[in-house]
Amino acid sequence: MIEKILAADLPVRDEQPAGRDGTRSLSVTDRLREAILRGETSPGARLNEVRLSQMLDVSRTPVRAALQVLAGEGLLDYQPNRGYVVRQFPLSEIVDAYDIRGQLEGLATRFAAERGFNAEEREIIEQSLRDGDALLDKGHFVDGDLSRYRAINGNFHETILGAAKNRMLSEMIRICHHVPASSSRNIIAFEFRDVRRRHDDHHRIYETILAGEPWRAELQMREHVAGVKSSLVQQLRQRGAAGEAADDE
Amino acid sequence: MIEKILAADLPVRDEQPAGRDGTRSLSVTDRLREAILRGETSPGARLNEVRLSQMLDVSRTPVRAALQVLAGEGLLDYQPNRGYVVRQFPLSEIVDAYDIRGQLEGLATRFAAERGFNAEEREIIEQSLRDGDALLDKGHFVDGDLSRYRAINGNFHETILGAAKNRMLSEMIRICHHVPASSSRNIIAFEFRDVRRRHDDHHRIYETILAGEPWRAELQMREHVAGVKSSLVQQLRQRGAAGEAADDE
DNA sequence: GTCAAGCAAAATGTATACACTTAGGCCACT
DNA sequence: AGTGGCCTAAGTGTATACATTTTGCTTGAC
Repeated sequence: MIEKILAADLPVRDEQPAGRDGTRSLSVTDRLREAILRGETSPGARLNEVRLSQMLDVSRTPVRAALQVLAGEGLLDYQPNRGYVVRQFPLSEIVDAYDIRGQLEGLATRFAAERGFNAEEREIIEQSLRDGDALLDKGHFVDGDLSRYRAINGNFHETILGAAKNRMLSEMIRICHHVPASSSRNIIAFEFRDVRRRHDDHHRIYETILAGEPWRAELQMREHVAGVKSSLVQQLRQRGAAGEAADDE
Repeated sequence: MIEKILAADLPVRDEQPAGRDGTRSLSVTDRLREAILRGETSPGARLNEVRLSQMLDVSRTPVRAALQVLAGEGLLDYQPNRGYVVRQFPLSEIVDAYDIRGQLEGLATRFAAERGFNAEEREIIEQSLRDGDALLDKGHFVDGDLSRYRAINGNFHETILGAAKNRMLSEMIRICHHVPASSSRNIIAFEFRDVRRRHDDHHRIYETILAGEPWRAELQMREHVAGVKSSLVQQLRQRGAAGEAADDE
């Protein structure tokens, strides 16, 4: 239930002492998106504007703005005069999202390889590889290592994506990330040996890029994402998720 | 200038006698999107909410709703407290959009081939092939044929996309279509023999799907889109468009 | 003459009142 | 009893007033 989560937190108004970065609309958007991506909404549930505005202690205006944006991102369905409902993501759609993300990130990798990296990008990637090596050299994970590797993993992928210098590509991959359990930051569902194998993929991809073989790097990245998909599907099946995405937390 | 185009048309309010399908917000959204896609906005121009609302004879509320939606679609850039500006699409980005669209439509074709078509879909596709044949058999185009073929072309691609039964894929391709000159409906820039070659591609792709070879169909579709890209780039170069998309009307 | 600070105008963000549409139940009629 | 239309309540759509932020322009000091 979305009510609980939103009510548990502080109200949006005066959330940041100095009324920091943005507008109430942006705060509300982030809050709602987070709640939806976490699966804290019953799928198909109607989102009542007045209830939401009361929970968040704002007027309907920023709530409506947030809903419109989230509908644009594909997280909500909109019908005129009937409001917004939370979309549901069946397993088949998650699998498809991985296929698409594999194609797109492969393309991004090729573009990045063709353009080459600047010093800063090279540094971030190499740092992510070193950090991952350090984490994995222990041979097992201790508490917090998994979320630490999640950040490392994100740095690697985002840097390559940024080096592709292609805004449309970035936005499309961003859409893929909005499908629950399809984000590259989602590595919760995997075991140590899966993570090690995928980190090794990162090494190989980077080496191929440095070797000046964009086309091979594209294929490697696509295969890398396909591997993630396989592991996730296996995990979801083991959990007995019968067609619905399991909650990863 | 966006002012001229919007002012030239009738106001949104009471546009449809019986207040037909939707809300004012939707009408405004469509109008603005059309204007932007047609290139009737100076790229990078700031869109003033009060001016727009005066031109369209509505309040700021539906205008803001439209701007938020269009920003979500990637047509506008948004900065908090600073408003919305029209994004510009350099030639390189258009080319990239075609690369992406090729990958995506290829994937959609494979999915469609794997699932197979139902009777209705089969009929629409075969009709589009027959219609195209009839139009092209004359050996040349007369006035209006081009826009007629645009509709035929759209039917073919949209039916395959629909048969892929993958909403995320559909939405991503939709984003590609929002890049000016990257839409599959945009066939204005091509000559008769280009259209004939591409219509022949349609025949081949459909035959491959019927032959039960999804993987080959994927490659054919990707190549098909790549061909369109080549023709467009050639056209734009001939027109002397120095890095900007030419106005296709 | 240049730069900085402050002020005023304009533009965006928010709240709220009101209009319109939809949904659901009640009652009458068949 | 079932069905149809009306009627009311709830919810979304729109307009507008007000708050806040930005902008650029003036004015003053250096």
